Amino acid sequence: MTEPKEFLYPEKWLSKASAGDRVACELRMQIISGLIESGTILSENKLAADFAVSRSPIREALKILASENMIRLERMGAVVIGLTEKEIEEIYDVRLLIETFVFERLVKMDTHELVNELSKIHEMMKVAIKFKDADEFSYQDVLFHETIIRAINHSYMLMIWNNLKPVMESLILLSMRARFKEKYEDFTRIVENHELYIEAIKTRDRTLMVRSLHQNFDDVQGKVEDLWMSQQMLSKGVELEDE
Amino acid sequence: MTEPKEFLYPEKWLSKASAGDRVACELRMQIISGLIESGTILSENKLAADFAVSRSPIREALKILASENMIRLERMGAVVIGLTEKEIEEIYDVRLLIETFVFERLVKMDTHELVNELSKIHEMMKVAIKFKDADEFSYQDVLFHETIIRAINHSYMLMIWNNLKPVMESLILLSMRARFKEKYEDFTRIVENHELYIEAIKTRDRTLMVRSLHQNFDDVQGKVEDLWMSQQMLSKGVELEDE
DNA sequence: TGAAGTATACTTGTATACAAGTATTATAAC
DNA sequence: GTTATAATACTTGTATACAAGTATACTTCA
Repeated sequence: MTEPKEFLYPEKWLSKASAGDRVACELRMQIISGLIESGTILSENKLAADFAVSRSPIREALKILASENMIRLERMGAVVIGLTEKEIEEIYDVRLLIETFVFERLVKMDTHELVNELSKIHEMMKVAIKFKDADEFSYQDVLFHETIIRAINHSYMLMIWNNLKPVMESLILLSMRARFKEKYEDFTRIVENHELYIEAIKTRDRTLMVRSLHQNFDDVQGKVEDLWMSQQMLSKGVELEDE
Repeated sequence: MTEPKEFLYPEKWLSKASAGDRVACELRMQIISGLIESGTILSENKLAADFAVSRSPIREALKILASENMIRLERMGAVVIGLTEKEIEEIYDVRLLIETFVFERLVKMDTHELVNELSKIHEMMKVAIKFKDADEFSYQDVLFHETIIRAINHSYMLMIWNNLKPVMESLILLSMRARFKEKYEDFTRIVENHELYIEAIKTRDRTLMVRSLHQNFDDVQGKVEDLWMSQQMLSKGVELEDE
């Protein structure tokens, strides 16, 4: 009846991760995908039983998720916050804020090496699309933006990114998995947009950069829709399994 | 010979804190004040012995400090990063970024209540100065900025703030303690600047806001100097104790 | 003397135990 | 039936134990 648990988070990304990290990643995916509804109260002991680990890694995971605003640690139990449309927009506010700042630094730097790296990632993304590998595509997409941020060597911008990254990653993963199934044609636009971004950095063209960022931002609505879509797909799957 | 340990972090701020939080706060102060030099390798076991607690709260503290960029968790031992002038400037980059964003939201909102709250805090600050209470002044200063950020109800901006806050707090604490001793006259300017900030919010005056933020930013140099001053004061104290 | 391997003393991550505190529920008194 | 009190079943935070891994230092052999 109950098969060995299937995980939402790509297991190959967890090769060297601790049990705590694994739990955090999986819980995050379950929260963002809506599998765990917001408002749910998580208990350390129950989670420990569910994931078949002790309370130590669970505690670690809950601390991580709390710092990402996924849950709220209260006196008794951890309350799931999750992502509403408002929160997703907020995440993109932050991304916009960071990347605008980063671009202003980049225009004062030598970006040859960065552009080269980004081009490589860009190629990788195209391959991932060709082979319909949503997880790989997501990985490269996240890496693309992280690479840009790392380029300016700003430890506190990186700190913000590190806080935002896990949620972004999960969001992108879920969104891309849904799109690969239902809106494959979207990827042409996404790839073009990344091309635009590289071009903006190469030519130090603020206007182009703003346009590309904006276009990316407009994708938010898409992402939100995909998320709901992905949530429905998942809940359908669960229902089918239950039968 | 060795007296009961004296802590840098105000103990009354820790009334309800766990052992892990206490350790994190104290270590943070020691790192930022330069008492623990950057490059130092911290061992869980040694820290546990020093603070007379078990490894559990120490682990918690190290995780917290790592997420704040105070230390870097490596395979063996936690390496202290600390704050150079570069990092302090970076922190202010982030504060500038956040508060500019927040202001843009504020001008579209009803700020009556906020202005009222800020005025209260402002009065508190003046009292703290009058009674030469550096810790209380720092508390109100941090609260001032947190109140502004909270006003726009943006969970991810708040997340960034929460990440930045502990370091800012320590920085301000050390700086203010030094100034109360050596540059008491500075506080006139600081108070005026906060007044300007409130006025900018009340009148929705972008120019004023930028000016006030900038002035605050110019204080950074001062803060850095105070930090080095505070470090010297502390190390002198240690030397004297050692004799 | 130098290189290779082994021992040891550390490290982290996880499990488990326990104390102290807090909701919930059941019971008893009115 | 309602309220007050007590029992219980949870919760968190901390301590401790242990397994597995890694750097350091030491020994042994060439």
